[in-house]
Amino acid sequence: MSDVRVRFSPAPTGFLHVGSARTALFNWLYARHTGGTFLLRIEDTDVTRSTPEAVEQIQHVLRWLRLDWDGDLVLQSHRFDLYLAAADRLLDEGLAYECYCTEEEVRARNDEALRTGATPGYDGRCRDLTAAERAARAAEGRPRSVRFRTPDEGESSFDDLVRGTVSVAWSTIPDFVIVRSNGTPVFFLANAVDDADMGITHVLRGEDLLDSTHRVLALRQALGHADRPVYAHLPLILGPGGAKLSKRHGATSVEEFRDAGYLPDALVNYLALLGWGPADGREVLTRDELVAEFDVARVTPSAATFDAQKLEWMNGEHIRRLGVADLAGEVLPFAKQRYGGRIEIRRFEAAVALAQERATTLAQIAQQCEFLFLPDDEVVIDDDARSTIAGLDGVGALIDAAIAHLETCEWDVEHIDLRPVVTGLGLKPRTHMKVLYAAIEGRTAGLPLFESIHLLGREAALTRLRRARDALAP
RNA sequence: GCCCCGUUGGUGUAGACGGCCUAACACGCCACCCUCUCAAGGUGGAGAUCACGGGUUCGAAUCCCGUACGGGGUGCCA
Repeated sequence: MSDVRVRFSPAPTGFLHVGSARTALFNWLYARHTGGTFLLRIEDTDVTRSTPEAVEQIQHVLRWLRLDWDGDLVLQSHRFDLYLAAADRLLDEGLAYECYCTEEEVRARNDEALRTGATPGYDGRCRDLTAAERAARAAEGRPRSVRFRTPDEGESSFDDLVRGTVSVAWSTIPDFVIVRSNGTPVFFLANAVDDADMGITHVLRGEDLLDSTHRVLALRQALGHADRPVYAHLPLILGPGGAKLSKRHGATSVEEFRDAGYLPDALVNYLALLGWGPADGREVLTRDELVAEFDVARVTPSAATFDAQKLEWMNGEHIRRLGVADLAGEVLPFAKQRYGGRIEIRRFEAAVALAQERATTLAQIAQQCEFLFLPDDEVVIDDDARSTIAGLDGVGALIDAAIAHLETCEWDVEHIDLRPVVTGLGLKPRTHMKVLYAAIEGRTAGLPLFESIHLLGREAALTRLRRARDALAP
C-alpha cells in the first residue's frame, strides 16, 4: 500500500472517447502498480451539458474495461457548496472579485481585441470596482459572476513528469471566471478544491489540459494549500493524418469497440501502448503484466495516432490466448444477436474453437460460425462465391462425387476428408475445394471444411450439397 | 494574433551516461513456406539521410539555439 492517490475525472457530456479511456487506464495502471488508490470523480459542473445517462455510461464502460475504482463515485454537482464557499473565501481575501459584465459584453470586447490585434481575454473591467460601484451594478439587475485575479507579472511553472518544467508568463493569462452568473462553479475551481480535498497526489490527464494547470495551481495556492500534486500530461490520441480522432475515422467511443467485438483486455492492451511501452519491448501483455510494467516516467511526450489495424491484430492475439470456453462465452452474445434461438452450445463451442485461430473480432467469430446453425434451406451461396465458381470446370461432377463419398464414409473427420475425392477427379483442392465450401458454408472461405461437415452432421451436409448441386450446376 | 507542447520509416514504440545506431522491435505492406478455403503461423524483404538549418564536441537521433510543420490553449466547456 502506498499513499499514491489518483483520479479519473471525466465530464459526463457524451460517450466515453478512447482518449478518455486511455487517461482512465493510465491512472488505474499507476494506482495499481504503486498500490495506491484510484478514484472516480465526475466533473459535472456544467449543468447544461452534463447528463445522468452519461454518468451511468462512464461507469458501465469502466466496469466493462475492468478499471475498478476505489471508494464511492464523487459527483461535483453534489459538492457545489464546497466550491462556492471557497469562492467566497477568495472574494473575502480580495483574491477574486465580482464581475458584472455580461457574457455578450465580454465576448464582444474579446472579438474586438482580436480584430484590432490587441491581446484577447478578459480586459479586467470589473477588476477594481468599489463597493458602491458593485452595488450599483447589482441594483441594475446585472448578472454577477466571480473572477479569479491572476498575477500581473512573473511566471507560473510546474514540473511535469512527462514534459519537464512547463512555464508561462502570467501576463498571458487573463482573469478567469470561477463562478458563473447562474451561481454554478467552474471546472478550475472545482478541480482545485477537489484535488486538495481528496488528497490527490498525482494528476495524469490529457495534454489538452496542460495550459489550465497554471490556473488550477494558482487557485489551489490561493486557497491556502502549500503543496501540489505531481502532474503528468499524457499525449493526445490523434486520428490518421494527425487530425483529431473523430467519427470519420471509424469508431471513437469505447462502446463502439465493445459492440464491434473487441475484448476489453485487447483494448486496454492497445491503449496502453499509445504513449507508453514496457522497457523490454513486449507488446502483447496481460492486465497483470501491464500493471507490473507501467511507469509514468516512460510515457512519451508526443501525440500518438490511433491505428485501428493494430488494434484488430491485438484483439486477435488476445482471442487466441483465451481458453475455448471463455472465448465461447464472449462470443455468445454476438451469436445470439444473429441466430439466438438455434444455438446448440456443444456444437457452438466446437465451432468457436475452429474460429479461434483465425479470427480478429468476436463478431467475426459469430459470423463465421453462423452457417452451422442455419436451416439447410436458408444457406445462401453469396455472389462472390458464385462468380469464382462460375469460372471452374467439373463443378457438377465434383459435388456428385462429394455426395457419394459422404453418403457412405465413416463419420469422423479423418474419413470425411474430401481431398481424395477432389484429386480423384483430376481437380486441384486449392481451387475446387471452394465449391464445397460454398455448398456447406455459403462462401468460399470459412471454418475448416471437414471439421465443419462433421459438426453439421451427415444429413444436413448431404442436403446442402444437393441444393448446391441444383443451384450451381443444374 | 498571442501562449504552451510536440517532431525517429505509413503507424506505435526502443534508442538512460553523446561513441556498441552502417537506427531495433511490433502493426501494416510485399514475397516465399506451410496449407482443404480463409486465416493463423514461419522465413525473408522493401520502407527512416532520426523535420530542417546552425552550433557545442575528436564524435549527436541523443546537448544548445533558430526555423518550419503539427497539435493544444486562448470559453460564464472540461
